[in-house]
Amino acid sequence: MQAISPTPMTHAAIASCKPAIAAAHRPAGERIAQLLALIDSELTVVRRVVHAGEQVYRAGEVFEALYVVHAGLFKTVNVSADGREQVAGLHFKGDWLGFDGIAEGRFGCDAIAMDTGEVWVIRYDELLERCSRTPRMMAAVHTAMSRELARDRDSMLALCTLPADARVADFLRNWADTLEQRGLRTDCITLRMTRAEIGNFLGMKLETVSRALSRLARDKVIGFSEKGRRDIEIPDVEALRVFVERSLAATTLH
Amino acid sequence: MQAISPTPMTHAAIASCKPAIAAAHRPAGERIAQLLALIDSELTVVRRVVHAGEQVYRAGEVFEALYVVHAGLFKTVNVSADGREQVAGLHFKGDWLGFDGIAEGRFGCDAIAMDTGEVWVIRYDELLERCSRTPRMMAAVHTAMSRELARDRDSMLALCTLPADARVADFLRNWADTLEQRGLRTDCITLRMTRAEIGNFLGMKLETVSRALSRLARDKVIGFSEKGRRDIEIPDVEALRVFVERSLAATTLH
DNA sequence: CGGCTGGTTGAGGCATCTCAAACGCAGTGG
DNA sequence: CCACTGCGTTTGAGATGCCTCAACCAGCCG
Repeated sequence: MQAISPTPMTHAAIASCKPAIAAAHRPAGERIAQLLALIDSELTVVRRVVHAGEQVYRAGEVFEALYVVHAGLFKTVNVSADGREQVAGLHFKGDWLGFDGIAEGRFGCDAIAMDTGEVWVIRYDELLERCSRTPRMMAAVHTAMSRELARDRDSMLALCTLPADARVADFLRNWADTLEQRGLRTDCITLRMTRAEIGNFLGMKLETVSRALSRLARDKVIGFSEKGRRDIEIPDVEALRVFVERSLAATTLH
Repeated sequence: MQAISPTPMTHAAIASCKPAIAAAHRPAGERIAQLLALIDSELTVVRRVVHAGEQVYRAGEVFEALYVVHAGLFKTVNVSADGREQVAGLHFKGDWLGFDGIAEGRFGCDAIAMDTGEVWVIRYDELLERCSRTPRMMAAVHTAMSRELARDRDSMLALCTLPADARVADFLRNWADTLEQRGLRTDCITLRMTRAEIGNFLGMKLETVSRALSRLARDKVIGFSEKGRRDIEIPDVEALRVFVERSLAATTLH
């Protein structure tokens, strides 16, 4: 590992605060429930059911509203001017969609349902007006944007510093964490994504994803459900973290 | 290129709106000037000079203030619990620092000056209070966060879809664009980063960065100043974009 | 059944990493 | 002034991890 910061402080000590932070906001399920309740009470929300494959909004569309996921799973897909496209983020219940449209007045991504779900449509002008009257509302919006920023950075970190197998393991761990925060089962998760989509999200090819999953299964870190390879059993989420650390240690001890 | 979205719409047509968007907010220099003026008039800012290598804040510190870059160049460094670290973003005049601390109440990154510069310290509680009274202020904050989100996603896209040479070219193009938006010269830029830092930011090793720069220079897309290899001449920014497209086309036509 | 989509696995190729050597430059101290 | 050192950079040669190409399988649906 090459030191980047000019002051090579005890980064390990500082970094160790991150899990502590995560532990601090343990009742994330409550946070989401309160967010939805707050929105429901303060704003005129339009509920919109979206079926698998349908778009909530498209890149280039004029930005007028934000969306909060109330049910289902959504992906945002970023497209460059020259046609490259990438799954930029995955969004579960309680997550917001469309923040990236604020700056330019147009959405920068497509938002697509991966499953039949429901979003709450929140007019941005009304949200702004309400934010200025209700501090809790403004805090909620800032917090959501801030969290998304932090998530994106952690994704970048994983992309840049983890080998393929570990990246897949980290991806599954994050998914399980997300489910756990929402009070859902984490021992058997169903990825509503093809290998190609996962690979696109993680910056690798579908075959590499497939191989990584096979290796994780061979090492008993995950298991495959008998009902198709889309369902993945995670007997121990912690084992995924250990796997990531091990694959780092393997290369570190040159 | 593998299609990700279930509806294989004419993405090229949609994507082509992105440059149009970029052109729309052309007077970015004015935007920054107005932002600084707005902050100066509405908030009690504390000016803080930071020298090269010094930290504005550190990961794990309690979040109490945001910072706006008034002069100099800053990087934010993200550190994982297991010690991996990555340059997560570069911040020029007019950019905000510290948004990622809002959600958890603690900063998630180190913010480090790459050069002697100045940040304006803005207490977050005061900012919130002012945002609720001044719509323009709230809009400015939202816009800044939104823009950072979009930038991060474009970084992820480059990381995942561009080969090393193109990634370096894209990096230089972004840097030049940033300078241009601020009304600065783009034909000769000084990277205040080592090859190792650039590589860390772009997800590659320092040797790969060095080779990529050498190849760009050999192809006359960039040039090296006679005063050290840190200064890079960019006679034509557009040539960098073309280089990126060409390296994509090369692999696409298998 | 036959076609289609998604998944797995193998073999070989290539881009990037690793390791190593050498250079330029700045600072330091004799 | 000149060694000497340390850091950043460049370049080469070899190793390797991931990609490419290809074959095959399983489930699904008309």
